[in-house]
Amino acid sequence: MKLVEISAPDFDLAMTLDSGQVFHWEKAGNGFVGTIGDCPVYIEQGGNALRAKVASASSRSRLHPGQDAHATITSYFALDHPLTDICASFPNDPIMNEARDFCRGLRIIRQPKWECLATFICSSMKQVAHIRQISLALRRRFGERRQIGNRFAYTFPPARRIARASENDLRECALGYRARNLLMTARLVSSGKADLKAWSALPDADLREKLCALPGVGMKVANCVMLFAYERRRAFPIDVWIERVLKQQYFPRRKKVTELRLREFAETYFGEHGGYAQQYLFHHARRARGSHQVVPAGTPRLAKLSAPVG
DNA sequence: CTCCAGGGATGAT
DNA sequence: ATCATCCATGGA
Repeated sequence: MKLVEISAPDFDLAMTLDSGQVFHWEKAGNGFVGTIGDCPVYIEQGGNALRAKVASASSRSRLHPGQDAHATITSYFALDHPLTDICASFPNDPIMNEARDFCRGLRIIRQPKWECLATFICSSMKQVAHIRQISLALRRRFGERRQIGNRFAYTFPPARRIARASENDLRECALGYRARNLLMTARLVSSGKADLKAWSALPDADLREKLCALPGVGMKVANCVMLFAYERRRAFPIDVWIERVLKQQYFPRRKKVTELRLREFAETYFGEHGGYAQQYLFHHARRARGSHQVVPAGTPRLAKLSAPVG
């Protein structure tokens, strides 16, 4: 297998793929197999270099001219993002500094819009591990199998394919009550009543309003789609993890902090790359040592003051 | 077994 | 405007 080599300083492939923004990449050998759009991809990292193979989108079509493997990888993994500047824009406080250090090399990738929207509609009240399972089930049932090296990857089914499935078909992919929402939104997108591409031109507030009008899309999912698929780096999704972090770290010993209050704080406090800050806080909360421990309500964790155990 | 998860929609205060 | 409840499913 011929691999294209791509320089990728300040990038951590494994951490980026594990950070809960994309759910279909699977370990394969020294790297990962997945899809970028309809192209099957193998990619591995060694130091500051990526080695990748990007096959054509289908067996009978070639890559779009000018969109070679290098450009595809660079765009998808956002290797052009000025990560140093972005991290420097984060607020200077103990938990943010800890997250920034822990998540060095984590980038917010550019996902296809429909794929991102559909996946996050399926994400509500689901653990990351199960979202991966749902994503795989949808791909295997409604997507198309592509070969990459000696392995296979499945494309994410287009909206028109989901739209002509039955709710029961979708439920068989372990979607539960989310099946109806995904089906209804797929129909809106497929029919053109919801034009995801055209919405790129809208300002943040209007884009958020359009997304929230879709079945199964509320403030949190809308912000995920804005951040991961529309390059809106201020979008700040607040899920149960981030809600805990915000309340414990920034509103210690306050009995009730309203959702609106949290959103207003997040918008103003984390700055122009708030979405990145949010992703770093999220990944740090989920993966850093000890961060999974349950902290009693009203007991703020004082970062770096507790003695390390062991 | 219980508890919880990258929530959203709906209806009652 | 805030609050309560329900919605399916499976990992931990």
